[in-house]
Amino acid sequence: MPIDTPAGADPREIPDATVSRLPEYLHALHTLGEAGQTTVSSEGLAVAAGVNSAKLRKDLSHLGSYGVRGVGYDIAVLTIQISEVLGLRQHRAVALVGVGHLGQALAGYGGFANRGFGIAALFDIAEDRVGTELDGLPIRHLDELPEVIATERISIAVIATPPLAAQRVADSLVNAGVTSILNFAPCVLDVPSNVDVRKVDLAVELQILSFHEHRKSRNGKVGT
Amino acid sequence: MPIDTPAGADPREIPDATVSRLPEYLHALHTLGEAGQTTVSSEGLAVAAGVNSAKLRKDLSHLGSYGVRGVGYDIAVLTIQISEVLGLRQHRAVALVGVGHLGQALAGYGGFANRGFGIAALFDIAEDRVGTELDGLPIRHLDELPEVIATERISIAVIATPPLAAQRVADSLVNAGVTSILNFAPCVLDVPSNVDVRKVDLAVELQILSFHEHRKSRNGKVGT
DNA sequence: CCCTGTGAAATTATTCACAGCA
DNA sequence: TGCTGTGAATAATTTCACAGGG
Repeated sequence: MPIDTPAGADPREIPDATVSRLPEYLHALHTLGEAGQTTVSSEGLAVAAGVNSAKLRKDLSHLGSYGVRGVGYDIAVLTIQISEVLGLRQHRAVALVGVGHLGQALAGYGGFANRGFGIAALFDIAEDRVGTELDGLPIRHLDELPEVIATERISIAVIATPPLAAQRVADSLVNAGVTSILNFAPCVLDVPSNVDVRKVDLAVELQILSFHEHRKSRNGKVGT
Repeated sequence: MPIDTPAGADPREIPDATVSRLPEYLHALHTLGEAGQTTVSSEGLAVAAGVNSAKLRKDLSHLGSYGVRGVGYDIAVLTIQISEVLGLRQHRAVALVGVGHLGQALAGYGGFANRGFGIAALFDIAEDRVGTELDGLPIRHLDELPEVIATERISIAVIATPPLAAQRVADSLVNAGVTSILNFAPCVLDVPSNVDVRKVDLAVELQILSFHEHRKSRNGKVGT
């Protein structure tokens, strides 16, 4: 008989599509809470998060029942539940590799520190960057990566290097014990199956928009 | 009788999931072409793009048959076909609003110009930025947006402003005629249904990784 | 009554497995 | 024989619609 936890808090049972929306719900809850609300209906939260309410209720049902029929969800309670599921109730140290334009933007991005993450270490290889500081944090040489990752107990890293360096950096991170990587370099990373990689490619996003633009102008011509 | 184009090139018939992978295929084709290959099998291209070959073949089947049985795909031909479907065979001018850290990183991001996009205009409201130049392009005040968007025939824009300004910027862009927006501000944009919005939230990506980290440490404990 | 939680239905996406062409 | 293109099978996701608790 396989493991079958009926209570909703088992992270293994939450669908990927739901996980990818939980951060949005958390953000929406934060916004609503700051506006002074203490409870919110599925419809209200759905609008704030930009999804429809049936989907939101289905998503939340995977983490258990924290709503009250006829009333809605307690914002404080639901915030804690989602944070718990996402593993955000413990501080997570993040390493950032590649302190170019994008890396500097990421290091300064307020959203990280505000939402349970702290950039704990910066790495680069450029002579003129190594040894300097960014926001009070020293930029170290890539050679120091294994030691620092171990000392600071870092398990999440962001790669913002040129694509040619990315695989070598990923290998080094994996060897040092990192098990989750956010990759901004436009290339496919080869990592062991126990390592999670998420990729963000800015040009890909624009190309998807381009497709929709193209489709719109096509349809426009059809109607003429 | 509804429109029913049997030939595979109708953009309306291509599933979203496929569209989101086409840019990856294009990139992989480019890499393989630079390495000197002229043809590639579905398996070879799939590995280069980081997907499995059945999915790749199914995706390509939506754009028509451009492979040769027993041989594979001609890299040059397939590159043109995918570019055509994505609407990349015509140059697309892009406006960038918000020239902070992230905006500067985006403006300097090589991937845009290399892949058929050109940043055609920069906007901001900060007194000390407006009037200066970035990579030879003047940073204009947001007030000039409607005029410039119209003159330059820009239909795609990138929002890299703080979240509080984003909705106002989006309204202004939509009024000026922009129909596709790439939003880096962590907020939900309200736009007419004919406008496509894609959102990239850096903190959301990290939170999804956090979930996976959390799950891994949970599972580790279960085994102990 | 209002609003959640959830089975069931519908839709979309992925994977399998193989017919058929070069 | 090798590899594409694709129906059929499977799996995942979204949406519907409503029972039932507060």
